[in-house]
Amino acid sequence: MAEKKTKKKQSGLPQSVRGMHDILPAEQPWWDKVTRTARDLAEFYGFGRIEPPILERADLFEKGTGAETDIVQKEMYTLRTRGGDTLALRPEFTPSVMRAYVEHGLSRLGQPQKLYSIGPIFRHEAPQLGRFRQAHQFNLEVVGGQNDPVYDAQVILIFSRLAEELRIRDIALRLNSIGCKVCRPLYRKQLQNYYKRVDRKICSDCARRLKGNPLRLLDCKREECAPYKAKTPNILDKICVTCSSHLKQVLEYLDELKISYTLDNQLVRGMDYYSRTVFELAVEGPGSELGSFAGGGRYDYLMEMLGGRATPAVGGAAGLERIILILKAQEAKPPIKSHKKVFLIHVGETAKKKSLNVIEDLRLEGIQVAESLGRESMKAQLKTADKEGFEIALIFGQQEVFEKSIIIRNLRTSLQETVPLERLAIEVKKRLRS
RNA sequence: GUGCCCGUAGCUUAGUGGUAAAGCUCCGCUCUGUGGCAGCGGCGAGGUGGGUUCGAUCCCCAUCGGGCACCCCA
Repeated sequence: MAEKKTKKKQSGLPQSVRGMHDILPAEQPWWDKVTRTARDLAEFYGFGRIEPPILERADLFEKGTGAETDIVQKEMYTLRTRGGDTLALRPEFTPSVMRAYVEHGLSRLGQPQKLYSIGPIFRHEAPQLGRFRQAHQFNLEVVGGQNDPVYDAQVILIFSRLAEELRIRDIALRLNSIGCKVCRPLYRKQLQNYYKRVDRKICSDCARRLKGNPLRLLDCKREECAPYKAKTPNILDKICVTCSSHLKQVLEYLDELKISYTLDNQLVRGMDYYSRTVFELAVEGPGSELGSFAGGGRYDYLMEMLGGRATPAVGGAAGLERIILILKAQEAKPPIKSHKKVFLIHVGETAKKKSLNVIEDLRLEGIQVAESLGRESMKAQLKTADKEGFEIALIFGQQEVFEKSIIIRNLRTSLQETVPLERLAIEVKKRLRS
């Protein structure tokens, strides 16, 4: 009875918070692989790493991401400080990077500034596979300089190379232009006029958005709206010459890079700040249920929305969890964990004590050594070494302590040899090389 | 935030209104100076809280967590 109570108490331990996940050691090889690939790519293309704080003033996102967006309206974690400021856990990187760009005078450095980040973001959503309340993003920003379409292409290039280098198959790139402040208002008007004729028949969400954010109607997936959506005026026919030639150049650069794409004139994204290029990357087949794993676009007006001077910018973000889920869905082999090669086995208390410094000596020689010091039986230690796939075991017992020697045993061939302790590092290195 | 489905050891699963079984894993022993195999043994569970009942893991409710759809997005 009493025993049962204890058990109950233990199983009553707190669970992790909804939508938040532990990334366990077994998962780390995937994370290492993905983040390393992302980092190497970004560095190669001349991006410098910037890690803004997770916590920002909430109004940064209200102004930047957009007070009208779902992300800010219903998904942002906000909190009030003791001093009365309202802060938010970042729901995305872009506004933070823009803020940092101004705050630290990066506009006075060579332009454009190419910046990348890797870290967590937070959105209060209904969790599902591939949708978390804490997720990690690989983020790219090209800020400043001219609004050169070559950077739109380069950002897209990096995300698609990321997918390729990770051996993700069946990648689908969709892109669109949503115009600039000259042509977009005209298109919005046309869209509103078009929908006004049928607004009784569209869904309530669409009816509501028709006034404030009509472009979002293109994003509606409801059946009742589908017939009207299909006949919607094509934005690509309506954008101005400057915008269409900008898009055309982006496409030419992508062609040059042999990156295939689909123009999707109904692609619209959730943030308010986009202008011209918008894009999304997803996969087809296994993993497609996760939706897009990367997306982004151009946001030449964002800096002004934040209260700064007009500064062109283009960027995007890839979801690390989604990429890993896609890799698993496509049955990629888990990345091999590069493990240590040498396992030290002690026999007896004296040897255990002395082995501490044997390990230290090897560490100073750059040899990674594992052990199971908490285990006493030699058998158990050997078993562990074997199970974990070590090639070389070092056996250190009474006799060896006395002789100042150590046994080097090859666990594959079961051949072993006793060497003087002072020659250990040299002998191990010799064996590791072959 | 809404609707629906789900919740038994670390994992995969079984079974039952009378408090639960197995495989794998893990730990140990056979074997206190030599691993892989084998044999034996051990740890370990019905998310949580209530209700109904003589009695609940099973039925009901709530809550937490997961999943699907919507919405949105990475």
